[in-house]
Amino acid sequence: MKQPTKADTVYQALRQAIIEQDLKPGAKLPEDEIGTPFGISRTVVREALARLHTDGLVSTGGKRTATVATPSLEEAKDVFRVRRALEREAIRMVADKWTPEIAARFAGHLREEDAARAAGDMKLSVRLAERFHILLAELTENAILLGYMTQLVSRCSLILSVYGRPHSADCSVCEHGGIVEALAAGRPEEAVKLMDRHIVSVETRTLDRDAGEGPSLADILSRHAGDLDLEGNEAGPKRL
Amino acid sequence: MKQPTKADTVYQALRQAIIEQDLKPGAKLPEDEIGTPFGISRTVVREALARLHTDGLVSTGGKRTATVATPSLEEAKDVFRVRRALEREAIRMVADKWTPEIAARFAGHLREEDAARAAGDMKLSVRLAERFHILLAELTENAILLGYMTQLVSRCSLILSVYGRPHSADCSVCEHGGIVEALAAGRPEEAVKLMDRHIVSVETRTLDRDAGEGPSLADILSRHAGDLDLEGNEAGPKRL
DNA sequence: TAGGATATTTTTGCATACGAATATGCAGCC
DNA sequence: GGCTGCATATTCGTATGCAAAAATATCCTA
Repeated sequence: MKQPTKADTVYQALRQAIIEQDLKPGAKLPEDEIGTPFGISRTVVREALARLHTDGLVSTGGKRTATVATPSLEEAKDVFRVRRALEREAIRMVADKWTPEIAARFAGHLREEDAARAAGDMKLSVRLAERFHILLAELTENAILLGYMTQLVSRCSLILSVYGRPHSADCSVCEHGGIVEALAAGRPEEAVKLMDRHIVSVETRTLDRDAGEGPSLADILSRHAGDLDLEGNEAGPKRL
Repeated sequence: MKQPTKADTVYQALRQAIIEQDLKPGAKLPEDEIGTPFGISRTVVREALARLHTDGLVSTGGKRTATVATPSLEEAKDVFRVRRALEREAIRMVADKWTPEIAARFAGHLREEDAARAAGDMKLSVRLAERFHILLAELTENAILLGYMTQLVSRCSLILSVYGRPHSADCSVCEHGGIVEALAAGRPEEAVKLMDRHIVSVETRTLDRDAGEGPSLADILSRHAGDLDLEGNEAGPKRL
C-alpha cells in the first residue's frame, strides 16, 4: 500500500486543472507560483511538471517557463490515430473476457451517463464520457494499455480545449450504449467497428473546422506558437 | 536545435545500459553513485530516474532505492499485447504512404541486419532487430506512436533480459524481410498478418518456458521479487 | 551458534541557495 | 507614436544541506 507522495498530489491537481480547462492552453506555470499554494518547494513541483510534460500536457524545455501545452493539429491527429488503434484493441480484449460483472459495470456507467445528460450537467457529462473509455481500458486488466489510454484521453481533453466546439460531447452516450450492446450480444467485431466510428466521429466533431464558425484568432495564433515551440521567441502573447 | 540537458544525458546512458543488459534487472541504482561518474548532483539523476520509471525500466517507489525493474510475467504479456496492436497499426500507416524512399530506407536497414548476422555479431544483430521496429514507427511520422513504440521496444529488451534465452533473435531477419516484401508488393494486409505473427513468435520465443530448459533459480526468484515490487506502486490509479 | 533488538551507516525526500538565462520595463531615438 | 537597447526583476537549472526512513552491521542472550 502506498500513500501518494507530494509530487503525486501536485501532478494530479495540475492534471485535473488542465483537462477541466481551468488552465487554458498557453497558460504559464511558474514553478514557485504553483508551489506556494501547496506549501511545497520547486523541487517537487518540477517533478510534477516533468511528468505532465511526458504526458504531453505541458510544454517545458530550454529555460522557458513551463506552459500548458497547445497541441498542434498534426499532433491532435496523431493522438486520435493511436487512440483509435488502442480502443479497438481494448474492445477485442474485453469482448474476449466478457462476464456478467463486466456487463454490470458498463450498465452502471451508462446509467450514470444518462442521468448526467438528463440533468443537463454538461461538465459531468463530458467527464463521464471520458470515464467510459477509461473504464473500458481498466476492464482489459492490461496495465500498459490502461496507462496509455489514460494519457491519450487526457490529451484529447486538451485538444478539445484548443479546437473543440462546446457541444462536442453531444450524442456520445448513445454511441457508448451501442458499443456495449454489441459487446453484450457477443458481436465483438461489430463493437470494434462501432468504437472505431465513435472515435472518428469524436475526432471529426472536434477537429473539423469547416462546419460552424472557426476558432478565435487568438486560438490560431497560439496554435502556431505551439508549432514553433522551442526556437523562436516571436510568439506575441502581449499582443493578445 | 536543442542541446541535450544533463538529465537527458544521464537518462540516455542509463537507458542504454539497461537495454544492453549491462545493468541487470534488480540492480540497485543509488542516486549519488550514479551522479558522481557524471560529475552531477542527485537532483539531475533523480529526474533521469523518474523518466526511466515512467518508461517502466526502473522501479522506484516509497523510499526504497531505485532498481532496474524486473517485469512480472503478466506485465510482459501486457507489453507484448499492446505492442502487437501498435505494430499492426504502424504497418497499415506506412503501407498507406508507401514511397520509393521508404522502400530504400527498409532495404538499407535489411542489408545492415544481414551483414551483422553474417558477421556473427550477436550484440549488433539484436540491436538492429530492435531498430527495425523503431524505423517502422519513425516512418509512420506519428510522433505519439513513435514514442510509445520506443518505450515498448525498450521494455521488451528488459523483458528479454529476464526471461529470454540467448538465441532469441535468431531468425528475425528473414521475418523482417518478409514483412517488407509484402509491403513493397502492395499487400498491406499480408504485411499486417506477418508482423502480427512475428511479434507473437518473438513473444513465444521469449516467454514460453516449456520448450527447453527452465529458467535458472535466480531468474525465478527475481521474477518473484518483481511481482512484489510492483504491487503497491502502479496499476492502481483508482485507489483513492 | 541462532535469533533478535539496537546502533550505525546509507540513501532518500524535500527545502533552500546561487549563478545564469530569460522576460519585463523604461529611457532614448527615429 | 512606435521601435531599439539597456537595466532590472523573474524564473530556471543545478548543487548542497538536513531530517527521516531503509538498509546494514553489531552486539547481546539463550
